[in-house]
Amino acid sequence: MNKTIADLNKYLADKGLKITRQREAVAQVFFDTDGHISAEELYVKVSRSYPGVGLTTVYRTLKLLKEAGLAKERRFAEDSQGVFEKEDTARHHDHLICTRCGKIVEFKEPLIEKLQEEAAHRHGFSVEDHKMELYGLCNSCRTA
Amino acid sequence: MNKTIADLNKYLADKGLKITRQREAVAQVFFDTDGHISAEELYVKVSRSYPGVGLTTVYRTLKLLKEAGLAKERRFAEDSQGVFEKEDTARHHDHLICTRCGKIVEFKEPLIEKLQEEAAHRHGFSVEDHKMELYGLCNSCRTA
DNA sequence: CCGATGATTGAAATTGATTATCATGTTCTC
DNA sequence: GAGAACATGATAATCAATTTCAATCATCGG
Ligand SMILES: [Mn+2]
Ligand SMILES: [Mn+2]
Ligand SMILES: [Zn+2]
Ligand SMILES: [Zn+2]
Repeated sequence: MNKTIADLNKYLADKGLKITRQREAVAQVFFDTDGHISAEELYVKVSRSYPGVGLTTVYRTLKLLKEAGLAKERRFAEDSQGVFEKEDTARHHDHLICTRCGKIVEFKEPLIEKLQEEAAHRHGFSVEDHKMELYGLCNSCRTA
Repeated sequence: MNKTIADLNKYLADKGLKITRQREAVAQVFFDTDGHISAEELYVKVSRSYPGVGLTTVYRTLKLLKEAGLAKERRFAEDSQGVFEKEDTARHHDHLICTRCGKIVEFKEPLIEKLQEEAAHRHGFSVEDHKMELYGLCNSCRTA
């Protein structure tokens, strides 16, 4: 079951926050987007269907989506702006990034995650979240 | 054998760049520092022993140290400024970060690194570098 | 439905880290 | 020691992201 505007609305209601036209517009476009998108890009995309929504509100709504556990912000090396993607704990993944062409591949490695947990425990830590990015050359860039 | 100013000087000579009082001052203080330090912090520290070195030059020298493979820049979540630490490929490590008190523990997990390589190859990537950070609660913060 | 209350909005200003400019000073080679 | 190239540092510029603030809106109780 994919997350939708309803989930954001529930979060807002629980927090005593308000459901607005703008928040619904941003959330709608966000949930309809796959992959990684920056606040600016989302702003442009939202503006097409719902003109008049400010960039500030896009930033603010993305922050709410993060707080609600519905979005995850990523900050890849050499990229100056952060990008967002739908959060779905069950579908957690990490990234392979080509340092030449920028191609990003998502992957999942349960064994690594398990070893991360173990390593953390060995140092007295409990893990809430983690970030793992592998930088290198993709197939096409390596043979080119 | 720890890296020193001599290594930076060699890099500079090879590149036809110049060895200056300021670069030596920044490098000296940098190599004398353990752990993670921001450009601002390094600037303050350098200023004590070698007044008159500008912040701009600290940034520029840190960039040279990175290019020379003598420093590594880290950018931990929620920290707006980057921090630098001595680079030593042989001593590569990753980080455990307490989200409550900010404590950082360095660790090394060769098995994970090996699995990272394998996962990357499975997707046609060759790995040049990677970033792995585990966020959670340290011992004291968890029991508090 | 109405009005009060507090939250939200968006334009504009601000922040904060980092980088670019540029006039002046320094290094290194011959 | 002269000269060409490079480096420095004060200042300005960038740029994503946040803050401000007056105007607008959503929600709740009556
Ligand atoms: Mn992703
Ligand atoms: Mn470290
Ligand atoms: Zn590539
Ligand atoms: Zn802690």
